[in-house]
Amino acid sequence: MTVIDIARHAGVSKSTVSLVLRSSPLVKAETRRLVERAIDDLGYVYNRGAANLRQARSNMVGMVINDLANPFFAELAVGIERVFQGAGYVPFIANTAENPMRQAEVLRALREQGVAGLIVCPSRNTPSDAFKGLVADGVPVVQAMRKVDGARAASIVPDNRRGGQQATEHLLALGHRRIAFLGGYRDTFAHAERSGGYRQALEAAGVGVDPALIIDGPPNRDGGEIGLARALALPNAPTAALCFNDVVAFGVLAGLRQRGLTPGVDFAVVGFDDVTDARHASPPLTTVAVDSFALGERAAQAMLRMVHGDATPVEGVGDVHLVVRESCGAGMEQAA
Amino acid sequence: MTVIDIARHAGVSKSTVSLVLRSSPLVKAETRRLVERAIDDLGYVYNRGAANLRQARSNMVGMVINDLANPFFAELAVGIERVFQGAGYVPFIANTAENPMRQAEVLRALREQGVAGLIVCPSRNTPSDAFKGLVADGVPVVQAMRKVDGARAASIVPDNRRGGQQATEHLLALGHRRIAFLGGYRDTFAHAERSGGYRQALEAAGVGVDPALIIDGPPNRDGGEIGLARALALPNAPTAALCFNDVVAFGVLAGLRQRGLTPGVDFAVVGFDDVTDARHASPPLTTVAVDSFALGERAAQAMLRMVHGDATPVEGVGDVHLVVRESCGAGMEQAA
DNA sequence: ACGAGTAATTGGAACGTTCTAATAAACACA
DNA sequence: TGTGTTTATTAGAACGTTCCAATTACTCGT
Repeated sequence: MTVIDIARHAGVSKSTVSLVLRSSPLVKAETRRLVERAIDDLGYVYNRGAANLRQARSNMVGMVINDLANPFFAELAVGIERVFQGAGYVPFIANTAENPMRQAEVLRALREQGVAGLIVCPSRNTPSDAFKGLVADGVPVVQAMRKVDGARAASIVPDNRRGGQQATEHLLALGHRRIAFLGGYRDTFAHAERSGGYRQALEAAGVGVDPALIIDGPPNRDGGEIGLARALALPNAPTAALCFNDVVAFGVLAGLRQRGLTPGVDFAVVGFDDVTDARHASPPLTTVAVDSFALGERAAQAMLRMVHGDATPVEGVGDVHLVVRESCGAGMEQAA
Repeated sequence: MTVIDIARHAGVSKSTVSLVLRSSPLVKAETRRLVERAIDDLGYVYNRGAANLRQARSNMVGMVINDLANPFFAELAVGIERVFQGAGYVPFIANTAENPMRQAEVLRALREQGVAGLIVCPSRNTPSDAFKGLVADGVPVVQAMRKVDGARAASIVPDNRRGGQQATEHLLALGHRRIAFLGGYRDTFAHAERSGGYRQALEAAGVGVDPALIIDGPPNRDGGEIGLARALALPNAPTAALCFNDVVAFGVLAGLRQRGLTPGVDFAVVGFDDVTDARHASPPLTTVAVDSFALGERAAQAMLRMVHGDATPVEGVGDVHLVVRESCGAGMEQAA
């Protein structure tokens, strides 16, 4: 089934069929109906590979996500997808599971497939030249949420530093002086920024930074539980924790309950990201909201702009704001 | 940058380059090195569209998922992805957000792109002819988790009926007689099967089925909260609930706590799916484990078999088993 | 040194589309 | 009726790969 078959069946030339397929205004309405009829009759399927061979522009965009099993990134992906859909692009999602090798494979596959552009949440340990070939070829690449340093590609990331700072200031204002920073790997961009804001706030308040209180680990529930255990075992244990992300915070909440401690009363917990589940945790989690949807939307818009020829690679920073719920004890304070 | 450029640079013919690209044993090791060197030097990128044009076989498989924001499906997708990866295929994920129109677009896009095969978790209200063109073209399609009736495509689904039955029997054994079935839409395959098992167990135990206790709603947290509210408002309120899925169950747990009721003590809750968070809920959720990974693996294997020429479309049913934790009160019973 | 046999390489057609430039048809206007 | 202009249509080359059949380069036994 090719354009030629359709052409024969409709009594026109393949060129005309091609014009109809791309809904060109050049064909007469009557001819168009004829061709469309033939397409339906024969059950024709467009071959986008052949089309891409001739015309450079493809309608396929790729989203390369470091961890789809993490609800935050899944939400981000779904948000981005929606934008592209509206713009007539077909977004495909690929998961890298935080594996740079896997990420390289995925990027290569997308490139071979001829994507129009890419949104990437880079995996941990992404080498700085991971996108080099892509950008050299003029394929728009936008990093979202994370960025690898040294990479010369656009990026839209949340204001991690400010978020860490705000959260820490809030805990300081509640009277805490021994505040831990739990979870996340030290060698990631996000950890550096978030813990950087935390340090900054502590120093600005004249409270020293105790390196023992910065306990890294996997950015998941286990990381939270383990981090809490190590923090509480310290000779001078903390009374509050800022967590690398919400999932870590969930682990901390669970760990506290296992020890008979009440989060928000015996120990203050603050998360980062504001995933949908944060509001539903018990107690509801105080956290730094990153607004994944807006961030994804901006990343997608930036990519579309690049696709349409705007060559300036943006370096966007997304607003964050602290959402005070109960896990930090702010509500309880007034009650007491 | 094409094979011809590489050929020129390496001093061989384009045919030889093509053989190297497909790592054919026909080329001499020395020549291969020469060509690979040229590929590196020139930064050549394979054009899979052009290749697909000539050879029918593509290495791209599609996964069409109804709701990526639901952790259960995200986990399933990640599991499937892993299988394909190992088999040398490049899996792309597309989300349909439970929208049949969107699903149709996505399926069309994948078909145009020339996928080797598809794994589909069909969206709600998928018309029975959604895969007709695909299967007529000989593209392997495997439905996972759900199946649309009337569609003549392979499927691997969990034993929903048996799961519903086991869970209900467990609640009956704990002494409950008024058991609600909460959440999920009545017109879906999964709801019919799961509530069917529930009815079956009730009838087998000589306990009548009260239609008022089957309360449908969205298969998310809200659906759980709303369902619980309506169930408790009933003149003869239930003492236990089997939920359509875990996320609904989380909503029910939250709703109970809001009312000052303790899940597992004042009201028994059982979920369905066993997502990773189920174990970490408070109290840990008793649920019917579906083993998304095994199911995804089977679906992927089935697809690969079809790709390799096995034409018999399987109708697989995956094992389920009840995981008893605390939300059903089974643990507390002994204590009391 | 020769032919048979195998190993390695190659030119050109083919895949299904779009693009370009040319042609044909329809129309307006003097 | 002829000319210019717009509107529709079209043939054929091109895109970058793989396949086929043919060719050339080796190896071995006699």
